[in-house]
Amino acid sequence: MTRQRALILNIMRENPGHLTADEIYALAREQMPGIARGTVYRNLKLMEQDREIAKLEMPEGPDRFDKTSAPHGHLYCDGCGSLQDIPVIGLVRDIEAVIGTEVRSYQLTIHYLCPACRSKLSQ
Amino acid sequence: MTRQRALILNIMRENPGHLTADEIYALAREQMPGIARGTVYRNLKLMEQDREIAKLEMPEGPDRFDKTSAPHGHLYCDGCGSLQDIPVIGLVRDIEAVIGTEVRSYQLTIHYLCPACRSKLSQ
DNA sequence: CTAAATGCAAACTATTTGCAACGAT
DNA sequence: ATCGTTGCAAATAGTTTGCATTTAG
Repeated sequence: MTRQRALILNIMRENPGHLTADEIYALAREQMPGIARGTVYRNLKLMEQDREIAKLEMPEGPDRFDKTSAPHGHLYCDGCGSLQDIPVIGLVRDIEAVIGTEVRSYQLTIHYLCPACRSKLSQ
Repeated sequence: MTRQRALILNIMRENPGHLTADEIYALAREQMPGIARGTVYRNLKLMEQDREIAKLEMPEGPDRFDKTSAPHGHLYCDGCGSLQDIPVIGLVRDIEAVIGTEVRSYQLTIHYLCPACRSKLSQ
C-alpha cells in the first residue's frame, strides 16, 4: 500500500460520482503534485482486478470507476450522457440459476432519455 | 444505402458472433478490397444510432457489434475473454416500472469464469 | 535488503476526422 | 445537379509500457 494508492482510494471514497481515470488523476495532483498519470491507471487496474472497484465501460468517452458496494445498474442518457445509479434486484440470483455458476460481477447500462432530453425532443 | 453499407450489413447478418470493427473491415476487404477502415467505423456508428445494431463495450480490447434482435445479455469470462449470449427475461419491464419511462436499449455484461477457466484455477 | 511501485516519456490501440473525389438519388 | 458518402491519411483520445529510480515492508 503506497501513499499514491491510498490517495487514489481516498479520492474515490470521498467522491460520490463516477470519475474517469483522468479526473482522479487531476484530483490526486491537487494533493500530490508529483503523482504520475501512469500510476493512477496502474492502481485503478490493480484495484479493479482485486475487485475493490469496478470499471464502467461508457458508450462515449473514457471509462469511469465505481467503488464497489452493493451491485447496481446505471442509467445512461443517450441525449446528454448523464449517468445515474439504479437499484437492481434479483438479477444475480436469476442469472446464477441459468448459468449454474457464480456471477463474479456484472455491468448493466440502461440507455434511456432523461426528462430534460425528452422535453427538448418534443419541442 | 451504399454498396459499402450493404456489404457491412450483410457480413453482420451472415456472421453469428460478436465481431469487432476491424474484423468486419477485414471480412469486407475480402469482397471489396478498396473499402476504407474509416467507412466501416462510420457505418457502424450510423447503424448503431439507428439502432439496427448494438455496440458492446468490452472489458478488454475493442468494441464488438451485435445485430439487434431480441434483447439479451452477455456472459463474459474474466479468464479467457470468451463471450456468449444469455437470455434475460423481464429486465426491461422491471426497469421501466422503476424509472417510469422507456428503456431504449441496455447492455448487460455478466462477468464469470467459464468451465474451462474454472478447472484451470482449481488445479 | 529486495521486490514491488513510481515517475517519466514514448509507444500503442482503437477510433475519429478533414478534405477532395465519387456516387446515389 | 446536389448532397451525402467514400478513401485516404493524418490526428486524436485513452491507455499501456519500458526503464531507471525510489519506496514499502
